[in-house]
Amino acid sequence: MDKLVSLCKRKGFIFQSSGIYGGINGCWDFGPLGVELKRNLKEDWWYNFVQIRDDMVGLDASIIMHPQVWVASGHVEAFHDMLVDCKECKKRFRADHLETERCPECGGELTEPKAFNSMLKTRMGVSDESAVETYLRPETCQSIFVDFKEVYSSSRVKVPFGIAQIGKSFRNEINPRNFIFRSREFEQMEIEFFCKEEEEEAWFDRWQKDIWQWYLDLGLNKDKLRWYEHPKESLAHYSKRTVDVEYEFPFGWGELQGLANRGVYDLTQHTNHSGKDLKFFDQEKNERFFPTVIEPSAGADRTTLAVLCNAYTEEEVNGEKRTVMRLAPKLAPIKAAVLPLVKKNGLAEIAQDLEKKLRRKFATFYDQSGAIGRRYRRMDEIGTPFCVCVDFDTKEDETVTIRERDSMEQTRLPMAEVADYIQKRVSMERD
RNA sequence: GCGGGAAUAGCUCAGUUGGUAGAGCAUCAGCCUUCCAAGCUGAGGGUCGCGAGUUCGAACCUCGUUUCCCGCUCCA
Repeated sequence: MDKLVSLCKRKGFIFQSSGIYGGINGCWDFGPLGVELKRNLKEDWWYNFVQIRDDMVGLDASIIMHPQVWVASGHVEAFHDMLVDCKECKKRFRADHLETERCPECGGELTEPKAFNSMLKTRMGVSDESAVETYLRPETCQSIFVDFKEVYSSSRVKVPFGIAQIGKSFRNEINPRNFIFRSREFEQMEIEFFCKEEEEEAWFDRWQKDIWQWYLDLGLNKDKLRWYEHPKESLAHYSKRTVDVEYEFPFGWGELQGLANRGVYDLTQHTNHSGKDLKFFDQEKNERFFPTVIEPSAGADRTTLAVLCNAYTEEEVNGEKRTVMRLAPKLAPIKAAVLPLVKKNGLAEIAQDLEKKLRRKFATFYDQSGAIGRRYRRMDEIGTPFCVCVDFDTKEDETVTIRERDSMEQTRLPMAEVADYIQKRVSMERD
């Protein structure tokens, strides 16, 4: 894990936020390579769960919402805990769970109850008197419920259908830890899928299958993925059933994604609190009903971290260490590097021209600095799947060598065919 | 939030009883180089996490603070 964190910083994948001021706990910045990786991941998700499906539409709602949203959702209540610490043994307890005024562990004296709220509070409005106190959203799903009526009445969709959203969420985690796994500002990729209650189990199973396949297609090791079924007694207040996809990180198993059956809880709550009827109208049966909600909710940062952990490989080649990021080509920040074998004899110019053509199709990088072997290694380390080498033969017959990251195999190809060859291999499309 | 440990160049780390900071790798420029981290020359880069205090003098001692790691706690 330390090696990965170090590589992420060194190569510009991820650094700590506000580093020159000493950093700020639980916030991370994606650098030039990190932003490409995460963007590719999000685009792949959107491609698979929105673009190629006919029962999904998208949404991009604002982070700051009406304060009543969080009352209706139950967050103001559930997120607001009064906690006490034991002065003797330093254990912490929820005040409302205690029956005595002494510590249940050791009988020690307790501190005064302190309020902990996991939502980040903010104020909107220029003057202190008129400012509205509200929150940065702790999850993206509430805006989907709140906008449910606008979406279905403007998009000609019918139940069953789903709304997808990718966006930032914020939580005052008590203890951010494990690199970007638990942070205070994070990005979610969420779907609320609306179906009839009698079909909820079928849709739950269908989503479980689709989600699983997506993680496999990202290249994550099957043996490091598993489902975790939440026991009935520890389900959240809104949930009828929840299963998580977990990945085995170097620090242990961690949740990448939840899949929950939220029932009719949210639409009912928002109907009651807003006074607006959020039932869906069924033309065939001529009746209004609350659709049941199946919620696949994934963490973009966590999945990015899993992809990075999964890709990090060290191996030995001719007695030398090679660090390779075996990223799925569709996720790689740079798809192809163009390298002149040497700088002289006009090879650099040919390579630069080729790179300028390729960059219109996919992300490329030109490098002429240092020996060719070193340049291959640099590309291996950041996960570039293809290196295109321009050599002396290129001047004669207009062919180049394509060197593959994983196998280190080389293929000779006419320059004119390089773009198509690579584009097919890095495409998000699957059979 | 509690307890323990840590913070020195982009990375990994040295730094003697307190006396004005170093290495390797990396980066950049030039030379060399016909395919897997070769070599040569040179350059850039650090108010030693930050702020106070003690001292003639602090990377080093003291206090505070921020961040990171480990263990608790938390993860609705």
